[in-house]
Amino acid sequence: MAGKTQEPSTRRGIERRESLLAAARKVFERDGYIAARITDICDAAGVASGTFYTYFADKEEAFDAVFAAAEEEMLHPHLSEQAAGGGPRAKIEAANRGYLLSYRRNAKLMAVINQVAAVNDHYRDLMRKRSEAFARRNARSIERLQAEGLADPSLDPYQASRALSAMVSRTAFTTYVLGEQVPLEVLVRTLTDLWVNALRIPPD
Amino acid sequence: MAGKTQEPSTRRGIERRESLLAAARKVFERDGYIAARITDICDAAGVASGTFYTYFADKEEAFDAVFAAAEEEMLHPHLSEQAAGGGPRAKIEAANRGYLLSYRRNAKLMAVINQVAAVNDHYRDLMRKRSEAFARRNARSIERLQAEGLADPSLDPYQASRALSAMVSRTAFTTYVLGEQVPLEVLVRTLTDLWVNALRIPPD
Amino acid sequence: MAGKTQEPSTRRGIERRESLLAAARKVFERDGYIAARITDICDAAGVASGTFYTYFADKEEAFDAVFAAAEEEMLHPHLSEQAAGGGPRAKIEAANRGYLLSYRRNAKLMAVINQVAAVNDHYRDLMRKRSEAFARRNARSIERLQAEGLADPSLDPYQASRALSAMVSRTAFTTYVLGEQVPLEVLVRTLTDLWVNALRIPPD
Amino acid sequence: MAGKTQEPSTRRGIERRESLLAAARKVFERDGYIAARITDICDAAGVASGTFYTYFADKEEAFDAVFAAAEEEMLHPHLSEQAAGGGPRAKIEAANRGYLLSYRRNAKLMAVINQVAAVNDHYRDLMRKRSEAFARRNARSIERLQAEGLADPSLDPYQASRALSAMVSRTAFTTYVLGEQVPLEVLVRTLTDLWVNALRIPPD
DNA sequence: CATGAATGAGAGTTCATTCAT
DNA sequence: GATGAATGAACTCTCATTCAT
Repeated sequence: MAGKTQEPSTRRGIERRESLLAAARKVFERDGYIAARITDICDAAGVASGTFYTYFADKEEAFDAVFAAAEEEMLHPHLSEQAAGGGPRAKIEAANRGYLLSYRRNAKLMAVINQVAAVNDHYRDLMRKRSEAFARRNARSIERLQAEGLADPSLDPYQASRALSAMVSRTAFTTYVLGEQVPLEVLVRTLTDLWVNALRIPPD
Repeated sequence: MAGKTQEPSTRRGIERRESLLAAARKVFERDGYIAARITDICDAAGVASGTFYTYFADKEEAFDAVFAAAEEEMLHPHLSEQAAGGGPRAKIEAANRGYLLSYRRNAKLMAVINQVAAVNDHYRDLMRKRSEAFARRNARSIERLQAEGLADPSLDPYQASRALSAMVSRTAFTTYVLGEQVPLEVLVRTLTDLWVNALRIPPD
Repeated sequence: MAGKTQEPSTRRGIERRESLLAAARKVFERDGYIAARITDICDAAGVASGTFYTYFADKEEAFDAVFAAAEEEMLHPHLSEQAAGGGPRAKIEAANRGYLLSYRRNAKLMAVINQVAAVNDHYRDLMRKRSEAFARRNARSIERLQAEGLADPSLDPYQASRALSAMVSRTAFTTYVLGEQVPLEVLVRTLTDLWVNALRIPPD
Repeated sequence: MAGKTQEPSTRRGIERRESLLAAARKVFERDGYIAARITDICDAAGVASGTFYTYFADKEEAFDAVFAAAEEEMLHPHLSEQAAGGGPRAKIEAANRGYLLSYRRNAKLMAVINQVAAVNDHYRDLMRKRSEAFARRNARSIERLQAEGLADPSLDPYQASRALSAMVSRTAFTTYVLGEQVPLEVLVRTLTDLWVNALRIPPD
């Protein structure tokens, strides 16, 4: 995913790449993908403009690298957020809280990815695949609940999952990107209540 | 919302503005807000580039005009989609179907608005206000149902409304912008089922 | 050969294109193809740098246009230089004089074309084709002389023509590009003598 | 001609210089003087880019060194090509064959020198001097033939020499640089025939 | 009013050359 | 000496906007 620019070999090179990456993320978050200027990234990293091209072929490659780093961080939850022993509701609640925390940490970048996906086919596809993967994962857990007689059997598990996943991600978006102020725990409570009700899961 | 440029008075002027507006929408949808070039809009409208400035002060004003026209079309549902006589479920179903139809008609433009909102404060605010207004309207109907004993009284009506509205709009986005293929009626069915369940509304 | 940039429609546009073309030729002749800067061409024409791109897509297209104009001028001899009524020697002499005059008028440009041909495949091919066409034309007149018993029949007409054409063109190059000072009539005399002798043409 | 950079003293230094020289020749031949990048030369030689400057002050000095090496090779014919005992025709034939062989071995470099001479005064002068020296040498042998009554006394020896030398060198150029396919012996035969005829040298 | 050529600030990118390690 | 990252001047090309015709 890194492209044709070769990896730096020296310690100094590795550090420079790191600082350019951090600067790029900062500038992308502040200005969006298209308005972000290579110059500003270099200024933010404190390097000359030519240095950028030692590490990245162009803006897109830099964005790829920023995105890859963020994705890794998002998939690798910082805290172990799984509610190991609880019932279905506790698990759903933990998942929702984990998602919201992660989204809040990366909110500005998520906004930019949304922007890029609206224009760039590559990122549009990426976004769709991520949505689908997320929905499929949740669909499996809905199926399990239905099999155990703990969820409404008349629902299509994948479609229900898509819609409920959409509910969570869009709520995160309006809160952390558009900036409607709502406390985290209120969101967790509401989303979990609705999710549980929607599937007709009996109380834990 | 139309801007500082004065309205055209002659019939020819009105037609010119119309054709520029249509061309602008086409180009914005195809290329996104930032990549859209005034030149291309003029080419698409079949006028010289200078003519653009007779009708719009700049690109932003043109986008405002496109957006205003689309919004009017979206708020003014083409078909009377209200289920006048039905029970709560029938009303919710009609609202969902109406929203999805309208979103589908304007999907590409919605994608662009998403893009613009990610960068432009004016449009970010606009989007948030629209979200809020939409959620507030639905919140009132939830309150009404609670008052009639037809919905779970333990839910915060506004927060529930926000989340359920998010579910519908994000589902529309993944379907019509990201392009996951799902039949309209499957969406209507799923969204309505979940919405009704989530509020614990008894069957009609 | 002009490329994708459309022809100017107004009188003013035509004049601008003309002046840019003249400026481009001047700069190409002075600095060579690769060192020539768009900026300098624009300065020489007295226009802003953006104006260049109204008429040419890039430097190569401008060079194509300069070259095409020069070629037309070279193929269309200014003076009618054909010795209508003379014998073979008179004809050869007239042809040599015509070629040298034309080369002298366009010497600097010929130097640049030589330079470009050394790097650019398109122009290398063009140059080869021009050499071949020139040689073939002369080959036909040698064949005619052989048929009339006026030239050494043991020579291969095309090979002889290639070599004699090379003699003339390279002599023109060393004189007018490299700058060895030799009077025109001395060159005409020498080249004609050698050409006539080489083919063993009897005196007129 | 080697430049200001001092000669390497160690064995390793000498090898390094050698490999850079070979790499430089390769890159100059492939890309031409101006497009040749120091980076590519270093890559081809397998050294870091800074190392180049240990051996050469800049690109021009490297080209000088490549050129000097090639010139030595060209003046020092690999095979003894002199026809010691033959008559005038045999000598001319041997000289032509030797020239063509040498040109063929160094064709790509000759193309680059042509390119450089078109722009760089230093190389333009060098080229003119080489042409002149070559022509002068041949002029002396023409004078000798005239003195012995073996060549047309009405020709100016220097002018005739210039033209005939031009014939040979330009024929070599169109064949080995522009790439018109003609067998070596056909060229030798034709050039020798024409040269001999042109001077009216009697058959051996 | 319409036209379309002209403008010029500003962005991206290249690469010879330097220099700390 | 060798390395390879850093530099930054220099250049090309874009396009919103203006304005003479």
